[in-house]
Amino acid sequence: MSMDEPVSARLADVALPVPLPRALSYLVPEKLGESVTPGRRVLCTLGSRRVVGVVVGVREGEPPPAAKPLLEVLDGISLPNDLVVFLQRLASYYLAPIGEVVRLALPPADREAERAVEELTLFSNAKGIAPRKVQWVTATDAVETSLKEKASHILAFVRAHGSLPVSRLEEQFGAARATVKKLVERGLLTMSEREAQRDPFFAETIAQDSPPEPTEPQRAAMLAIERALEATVESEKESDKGPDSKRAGSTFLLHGVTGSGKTEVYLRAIATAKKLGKGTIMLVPEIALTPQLVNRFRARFGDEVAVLHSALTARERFDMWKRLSAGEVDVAIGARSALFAPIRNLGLVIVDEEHDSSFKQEEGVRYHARDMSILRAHMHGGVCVLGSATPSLETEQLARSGKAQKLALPDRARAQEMPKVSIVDLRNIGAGPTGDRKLSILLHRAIEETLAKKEQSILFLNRRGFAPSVRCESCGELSSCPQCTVALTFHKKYGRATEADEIGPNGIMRCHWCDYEAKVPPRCPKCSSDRVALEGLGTEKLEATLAEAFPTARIARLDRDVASGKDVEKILARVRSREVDILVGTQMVTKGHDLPHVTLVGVINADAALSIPDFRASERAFQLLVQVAGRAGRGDSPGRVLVQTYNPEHHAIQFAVRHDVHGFIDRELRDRRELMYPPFSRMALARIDSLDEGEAQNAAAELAKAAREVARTGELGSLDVLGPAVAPIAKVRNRFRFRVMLRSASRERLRLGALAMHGAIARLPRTVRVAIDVDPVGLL
DNA sequence: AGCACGCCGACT
DNA sequence: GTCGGCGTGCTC
Repeated sequence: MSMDEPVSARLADVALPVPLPRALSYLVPEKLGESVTPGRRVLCTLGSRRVVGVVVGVREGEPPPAAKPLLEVLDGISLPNDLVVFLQRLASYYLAPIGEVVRLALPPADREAERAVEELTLFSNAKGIAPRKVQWVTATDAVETSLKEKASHILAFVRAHGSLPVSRLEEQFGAARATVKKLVERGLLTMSEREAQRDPFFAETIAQDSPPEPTEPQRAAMLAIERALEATVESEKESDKGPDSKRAGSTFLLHGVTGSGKTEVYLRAIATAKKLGKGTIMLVPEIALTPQLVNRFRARFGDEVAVLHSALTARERFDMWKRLSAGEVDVAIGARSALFAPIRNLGLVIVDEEHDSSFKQEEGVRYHARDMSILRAHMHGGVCVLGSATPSLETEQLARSGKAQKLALPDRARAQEMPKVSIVDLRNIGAGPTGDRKLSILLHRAIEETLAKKEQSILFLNRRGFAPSVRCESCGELSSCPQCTVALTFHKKYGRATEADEIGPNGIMRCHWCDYEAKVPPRCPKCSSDRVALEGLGTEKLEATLAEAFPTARIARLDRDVASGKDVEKILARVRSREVDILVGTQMVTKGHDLPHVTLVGVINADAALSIPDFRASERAFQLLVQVAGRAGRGDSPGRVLVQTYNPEHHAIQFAVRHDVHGFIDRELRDRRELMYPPFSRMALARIDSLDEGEAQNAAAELAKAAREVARTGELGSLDVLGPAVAPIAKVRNRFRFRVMLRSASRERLRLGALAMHGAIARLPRTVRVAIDVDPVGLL
């Protein structure tokens, strides 16, 4: 040791709730000593303020000149070590401020609220808010004799559910109290009082179920995952170097069509993980987090499942967090943010419907929960299972490059045939008797036939009336931006377009990205027809048209306007109990669970999804079409799907139609990518052009150059935008600030990205934050 | 994100 | 003369 060696001190690196690129180092006072560990919450001085931060590291070293001592270590929650490491990796991957990333993982309660919560937990046993009591009914073993129709329906319903709250019966049957009372008197039901559960997912008691016999492909998939899980435990034993040692995990793409039994594979994988003493995180798309799905898990695993959903109060969330980190519960199910669940001994991360866009956080810290799931699982040497019927290009690419193993469930589990998909070319097929072009003669007839067979139809339509596009109804030509290859949207010169809007003399078309403007041409530039019309309007009208055309049919509508939250389930329940003949709806009809009597699916306008101004539009359109199609024919009939379109030859539609029994796209990814995405540099230009002319020119040049560089490296899985590409980060004195973040397959950060990494970003006159995520796990 | 510091306009 | 505008930069 030399004499001039600087003084060494005990330092804690603290992530603070401010957008600083890195953690700040504080001196650890002697008296706090051992209690300062990674994950702990600490109180510290920041400028003239006092803030609560999270320790991400403790070390001996030379203190920075300005180092201040930590003030206090806070009791209560502490992030598990592995989670802290994960958060640091995430922050570095997305170039996001560590403090904001750490905040994602903390239970949502500020310090005061948290104190209050803890006090409540401590003192509420004796006195607190008494839980509300509700009446429950349970069926007895008694055998009924001659019951009225309603009574026997109610009794059957109760028997089917085991026991349930009376309010549930009222929901189902209307005024049910009197009938219930009679049934109780006759000894067929018993009544009991239970504490009200605020949590909608725990409203019913669930009978335990046992796993059904798997199909052959299911068995193979289960076995592969099981082996991988066992391997993680093996390697753990061997290396035994603690959580920091780099153990490779495995990633699976579970590619299964709708109804092929992916959930059963998940259930089995979770059971295996449990058996091996490993915990599981399962991510599902926001809308898929329904009581039905959750009940299926609870039926298998009982209450040892933490459901992290948006309806939880801060208190409930906090309790759940505690139970998870204490290891009392080893399975967490939730939307995107469940990625940060403090599961002990994590061994398995499942992402259901992995292609779903809700896994990508678009605000604040922009992260992709699917990509980070792989990272999180791998950091534990664990297993990540990505399930989808229509995998994202990113995931396909992982499978093709051998970074993920593909497990295929090619058939529907219950020996049902795949539906027959056919295209209705709207350029040639005219309107049906209603005269409405949205209801072609072929679709009209198909609905008639389905009604005659007393089966159900779903009519799917994309609702995007707020920004309609302009299409020629004769040749199908869509007006799109000459530079950006995205659909132009129609605007009335003043105000927005509405249902009643006609194109009129004031109609203009505008590009969402570059603000290119043009007047709506009176005649189609391609075929000179005068049938130029607005697309994406008239959705409400469709319901009315249908009601007129099929006066005896019972029609229901399902979209965000009509149904919010619980109503969705109600409407679907009505469909399930065959109270509805025709269901008209948006995306929402795609999700949720079985509708067994639907044999016809009509896609009113497949092109609406294609004309969304987003470079991913055609990939989404494809996924959407496959998903809607999956709703058809789950009974004894295979079902049929009619896809109305002006673009029958469009690759997204072709792919969807040919998405046959095996559900595979028999094309090289390269072809698919080239077909589905606009060329790279054009994309980059289009996005940046919308910022500001001069600035954008320079930035566009930079990004285009970088994009070409990425393209040159090959291995092009995807291109993603993880930052405010359209909206700049800040506008300072009329100058836009944006930030570029680029990644290539070879893990190198490209020029601007590197600058951002080294903190030079502040000095760049412009920074576009665009992530080109060629390989989502390139960092592994 | 806050917060202080700093250098230019209308006010008790 | 100074109160205050927010633009700029720093926070261990």
